Amino acid sequence: MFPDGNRKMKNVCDEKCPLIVLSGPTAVGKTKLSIALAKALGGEIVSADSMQVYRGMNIGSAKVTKEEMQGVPHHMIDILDPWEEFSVAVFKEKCCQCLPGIYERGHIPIVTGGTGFYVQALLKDVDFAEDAQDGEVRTWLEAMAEEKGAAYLHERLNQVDPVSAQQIHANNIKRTIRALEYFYLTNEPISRHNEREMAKSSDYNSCYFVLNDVREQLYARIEQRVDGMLRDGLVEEVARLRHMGCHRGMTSMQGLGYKEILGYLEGETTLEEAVDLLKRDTRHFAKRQLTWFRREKDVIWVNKNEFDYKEDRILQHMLEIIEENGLKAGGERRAKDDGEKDE
RNA sequence: GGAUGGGUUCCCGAGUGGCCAAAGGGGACAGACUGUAAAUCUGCUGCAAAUUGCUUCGGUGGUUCGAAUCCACCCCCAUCCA
Repeated sequence: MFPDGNRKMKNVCDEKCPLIVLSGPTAVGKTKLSIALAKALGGEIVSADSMQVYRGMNIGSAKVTKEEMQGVPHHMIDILDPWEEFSVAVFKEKCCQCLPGIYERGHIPIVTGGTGFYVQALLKDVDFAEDAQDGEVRTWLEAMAEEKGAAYLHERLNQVDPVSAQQIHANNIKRTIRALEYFYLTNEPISRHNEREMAKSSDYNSCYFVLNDVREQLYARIEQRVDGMLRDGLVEEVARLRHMGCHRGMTSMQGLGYKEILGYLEGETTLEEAVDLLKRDTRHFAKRQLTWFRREKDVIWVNKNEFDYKEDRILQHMLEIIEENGLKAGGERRAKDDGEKDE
């Protein structure tokens, strides 16, 4: 059940900050569990979700509602407008800003969300150098890709950073561009940077839970969730965003539910087609998430079906593991509810 | 009852005598991933341990060295005529 117990126990007494991660594929039920966990532990939720950061994107991102929060403080939600850029780097930065406060309040952060990439950046404290991104260079590279094609770009990468060129498939233009961008800006192959960052060990004493369910169930839940979103007014939400000037080019509008419904509103598909696409894309996404978590080391899988879908049993199980690993909130229970999401 | 068009691998769909286990797409499954990650990209998909073998293209029976492809009959579907 918990093979890594001994290794994790090792960290109990050192200086590392306690942290709990609750992740898993979309629509498994992370949100609900996270609140229960937070209430049981005296925790604050830190969202690791690339879409819930955006204001006004509530239905499609399945954002926690005020009622669901039950007074548990939430961070990293509603911190940006949909036309603002967001990325791992920004996530990590903002995240690191809100963590100290949580510890000061004597609480334990519960990082909840399905964006595994973000969780990794936080746990491994990946360094995102200030000067390693530049709009102009990227635009230039994007134009080059458009003009000369993926193969040309990839060959170019091969000249300066053969290691990355070997790792990145030539068709993967985005990643090829990023690797080139990094090289031109820092004069160092990104492969070297990656190697360095990969060697780091976590700054946190953490339990990394991945909530999961049998595939069939998960897909059924996705189906239901999408239908529910439609009933709750997803189309209206996207239409509103669209009137505010949101378009496909924005990071926020690449979110599931937004891009598909935008396609419908733009007359490219029927509503029915858009909904089918959304369901399919969401399934694909869930699958990709699972692939990610499988690769992550030290992940503690929590399969709902093994607990007969009993929430209290799942919670109990997680609390035991947390206990075993000596993760405790610094102080006593949260005294009074500040109740609001901050920022 | 008659006419015509169809029945192809999980689905859609190409294939009209050998190069076909069968194009292509979808789905499913698997994987990559370090500043767009709800993004981007890759692999795989009849069965069997096989470069070999076995079973498949509505059914049965034929023609042929050889059939998903030709012939006969039958079954089913769609449209039209009665």
